[in-house]
Amino acid sequence: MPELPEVETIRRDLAPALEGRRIAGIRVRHEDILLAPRRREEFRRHVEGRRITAVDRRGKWLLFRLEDGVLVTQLRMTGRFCIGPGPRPPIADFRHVAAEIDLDDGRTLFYDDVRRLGGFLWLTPAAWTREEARFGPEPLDRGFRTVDLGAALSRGSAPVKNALLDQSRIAGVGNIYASEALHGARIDPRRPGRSLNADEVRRLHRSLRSVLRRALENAGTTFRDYRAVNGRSGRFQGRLRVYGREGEPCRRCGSEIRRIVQAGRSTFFCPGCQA
DNA sequence: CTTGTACCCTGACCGC
DNA sequence: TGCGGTCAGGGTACAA
Repeated sequence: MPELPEVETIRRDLAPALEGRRIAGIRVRHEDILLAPRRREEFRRHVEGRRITAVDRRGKWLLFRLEDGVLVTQLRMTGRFCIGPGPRPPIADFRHVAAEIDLDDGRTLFYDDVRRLGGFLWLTPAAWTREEARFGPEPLDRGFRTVDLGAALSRGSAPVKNALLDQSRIAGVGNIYASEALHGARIDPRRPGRSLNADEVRRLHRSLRSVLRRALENAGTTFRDYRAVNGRSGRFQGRLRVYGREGEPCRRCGSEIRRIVQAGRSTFFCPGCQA
C-alpha cells in the first residue's frame, strides 16, 4: 500500500544508486508484471542497454527516465525493491522476485511482488506526457494551494474520502492518508466533497500536506507489506490517528474509532470529532 | 461526463 | 492439523 510518502522514500533510496547507470540486462521471471508492452522480448528491446538519466515520481508511480523512453513502476500493493551485488537478492524476505535488472556497475536491482498486481510499463516520452495528463496536482508541491484542493473536491458529487483517492483530482493519496487527513481536519469522510465550506477546505489542505510531510519524514507507514529499499521499515505507523484503529479510543476526543466501507475500501474515522 | 462494481493476485488470519 | 472463507487496496475495465 505504498502511497506518496512511501513511493517518495523509495525514490530517494534508489536515485543515488541508479542515476547515471546503464541497464546491462533484464530478466523477467513473471511476465504478468509487464503492464506494457506485455511480452518479455519486446519489453527488453526497449530497456536493455539504456542509461537511467533520472529517478522521478508522479503520484504513486515511480519513473526511471531513460535516454529514449520512460520505465514506469507501479508498486500497487506488494511491490518492493532491493539492490545487491548480485546475483541473489540480499534480503531473505525477497521470495517472490518477479524481475531482475542488472546495472553496469555489477549490481542488480531486484523487484519483488508477492501478489504481482504491480509491475512495469515502458513508454515513449510522448506517451508518458499523454499518460501524465490524467494525473491531478502533487499535493506537496509549493504551488498546491487551498483553492486547488477546493477545485479538486468540487467536481461531481463523490464523498470527500473517495475524491481524495481519485488520482485525477489529486495525485498520490491512498487509503491510509485519506483517512488520516480527514481526521486531522475534523471532517466526516462521508460528506460530499463539494459540500465543504472554505474553512473546511483550508483545514483539509493543511492537514493533508502535514500528514504527507510527516509520513515522508518518517520514511512512510509500514502497516502490512510496505518496505523501503532493502527491507527498511517505515516509522509512521505509530503516529496513525485512525487508520487500523477500529474500536480504539480517539486520541483527540476519546470516542470509539469506526470503520466503514466506501468505494470498496475501508475508511476509519472518529464519529465524535469528525462532524 | 461521473460513479459504482468486479477483478487481478497471494498470504495472513479466523472460526470450526 | 487442516480447510474454507474473508480481507487487504491500487489501478483498470466496464456498465449504468
